Amino acid sequence: MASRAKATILDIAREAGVSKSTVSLVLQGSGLIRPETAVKVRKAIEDVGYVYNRGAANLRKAHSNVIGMVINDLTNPFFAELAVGMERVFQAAGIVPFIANTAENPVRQEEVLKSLMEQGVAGLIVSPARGTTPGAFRRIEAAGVPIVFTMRRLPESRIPVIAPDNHRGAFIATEHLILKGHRRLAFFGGSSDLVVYQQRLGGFLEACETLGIPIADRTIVEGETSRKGGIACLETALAAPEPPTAALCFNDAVAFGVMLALRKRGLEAGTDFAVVGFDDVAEAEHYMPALTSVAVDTAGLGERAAHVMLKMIQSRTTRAKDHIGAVSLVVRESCGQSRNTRGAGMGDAA
Amino acid sequence: MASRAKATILDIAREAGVSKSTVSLVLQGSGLIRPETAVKVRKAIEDVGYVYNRGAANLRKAHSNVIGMVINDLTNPFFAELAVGMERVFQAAGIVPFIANTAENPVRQEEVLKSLMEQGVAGLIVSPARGTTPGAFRRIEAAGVPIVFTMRRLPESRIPVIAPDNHRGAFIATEHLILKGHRRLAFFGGSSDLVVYQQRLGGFLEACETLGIPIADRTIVEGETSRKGGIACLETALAAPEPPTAALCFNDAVAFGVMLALRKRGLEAGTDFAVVGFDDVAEAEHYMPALTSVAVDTAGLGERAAHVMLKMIQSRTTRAKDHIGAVSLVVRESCGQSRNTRGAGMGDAA
DNA sequence: TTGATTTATTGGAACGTTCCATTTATAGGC
DNA sequence: GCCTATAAATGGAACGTTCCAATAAATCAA
Repeated sequence: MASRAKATILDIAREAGVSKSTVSLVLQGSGLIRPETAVKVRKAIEDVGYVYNRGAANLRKAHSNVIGMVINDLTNPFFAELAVGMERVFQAAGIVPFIANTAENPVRQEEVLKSLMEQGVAGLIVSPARGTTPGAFRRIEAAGVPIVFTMRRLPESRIPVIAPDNHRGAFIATEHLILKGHRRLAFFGGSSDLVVYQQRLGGFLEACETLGIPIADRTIVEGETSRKGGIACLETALAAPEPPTAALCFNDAVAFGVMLALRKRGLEAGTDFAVVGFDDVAEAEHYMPALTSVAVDTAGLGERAAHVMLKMIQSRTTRAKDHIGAVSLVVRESCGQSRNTRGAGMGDAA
Repeated sequence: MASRAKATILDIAREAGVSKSTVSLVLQGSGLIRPETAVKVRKAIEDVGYVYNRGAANLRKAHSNVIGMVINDLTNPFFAELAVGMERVFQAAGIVPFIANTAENPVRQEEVLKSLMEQGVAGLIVSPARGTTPGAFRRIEAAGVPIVFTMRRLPESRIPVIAPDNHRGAFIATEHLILKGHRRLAFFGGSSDLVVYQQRLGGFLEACETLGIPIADRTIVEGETSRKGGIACLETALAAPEPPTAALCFNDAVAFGVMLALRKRGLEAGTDFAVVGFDDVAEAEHYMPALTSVAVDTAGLGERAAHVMLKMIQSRTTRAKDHIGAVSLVVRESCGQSRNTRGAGMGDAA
């Protein structure tokens, strides 16, 4: 049982009185071996406390079933939900994805990617850190390892992206606010070096444009994409002479921050100031007041990303179509009386 | 650049006009090679787009600088914070830990552990899933791979544990409530199959005992360790004829749920009902009202666990002392007027 | 029986590294 | 100049698996 040196396939072979090749075949579940032999071998495997050495196997096989998931902020529950979706499909495929966190740090990201590559991953699902340099993935692409980006894309890259329809999400949310009668609107949180930010802000601006909100009545406050950032955004915005009466927030974390800051001032989200979030994390529903938010089907995006990855690996390609996920506005209490409207979404896109 | 078949050490050797051994030496940063040679080799490495094959190396070396982190609920921000602490120290040691999620499912945990073992991990940091069978780690122990548990322990196991002083944390929190004048107290959330639960509940009960709260005035409601669970607990408790006026919650998530449920009933945490959380996650401070909670120095525990692991690996042992982390009560607004008291903690223990 | 066919099993080479024991080059001492 | 000591570079075996080609055993047709 507590054999010191770790057992190999040869130990099993000796124990079971067969050749190493036979053991290998059994290990791979080949139908070529006689059932009784298989049983004998399996018993030996148990007896010697064998653990399969995937490194050695990969050396010969040249494709590993390891998939790396590189995430820029594990602390944001959104990414945890995304990860959960992916794991569901990988689990079904008998694959254990390894998650690594870059903490929004491109240098750390470099290390993480290097390590994953050295480990011989079959594919990489990445939400790139802010400030990732354009060439960061060139080596990996050159090595022929499939990559898919989730949620975020790099400015020029040809790597497939799985993301929600940010522009449309922001558009319908803004539209909702305007139709509720708000005329002075704000966009809170995020920073312009992110492509997502530009998309969401773009949707916001287009809605303003289309529905006749003059530029002077639009407030844009960049900030951290966290509760803290949201608090700061609201403070800044309310300090203006003609403050906004409603805000679309870059994500739910920012929205939660805004609601807290409101309450600190004795104001109530929904009645005194309308706030809409983005992502619709699980918490949004249970908040008080419940947060109106753009639902992006987080887990679904995770599943989709995993499926795309699986297909890429299987078909030995490094290309795939982008997937822009449908979004919908979930109207709750944080922007006025709670009618149960649901905005429309959309399907696949280039 | 885009060389199809992946480059090996021999390709580099050819390119640089040296032997594979020399390349290997350069790769390991050996001081034995002439600096100019090293430069030449490093250039060749760049040129051919080489990626190190750690699997092959481990085959020969037999120890692998990969560390696995097995977490039972990635969705709980507490674990994300824990992970962040660990990563800090691993990063400094040039190690990239791989995180895997078990989603509180022992079967999935089994798969995850198997996969990690096959990958040849040097060590495992684990927060075991609920319902883990006592023998689940025997194989791994037998293989001589160091394990440390964080936060949770298994009933009988000899595996070292890094965890906060749950008993004391619950004790000082309960004491605080009693000194505030509360006489009917509740303990909300968690379930009795967890050792942590027993420790926290134990602290609660001891405080009640010591400070003279009769059994009839103690309410214990088990439940999910989430917001949803907290909501349910409060509903149950308030339905009683003589409902409690204060509650210690199993963790902050439960506490948040309780506060939401209070608000839904038009009650305010702090004035109408006192609530104390456990873990002191980042969010506690920014909540409204700010949550009084038992701080466990989450990131610090993570760092500690990582250090212990590193030491175990280095000294080739599979044993280590438990570490029970100091706790302190951070008094905020959720249990009455906000005096800024801090309870005392404690240091190492057996 | 014999040869052909199918079914099970096996030895050996290969995968990309490390590391030991050697060899070769360089320098130092006289 | 030669011998020794040191520095730098090298060839080959080994690590634990897979997979191909080959062998051995069993079955069948004639």
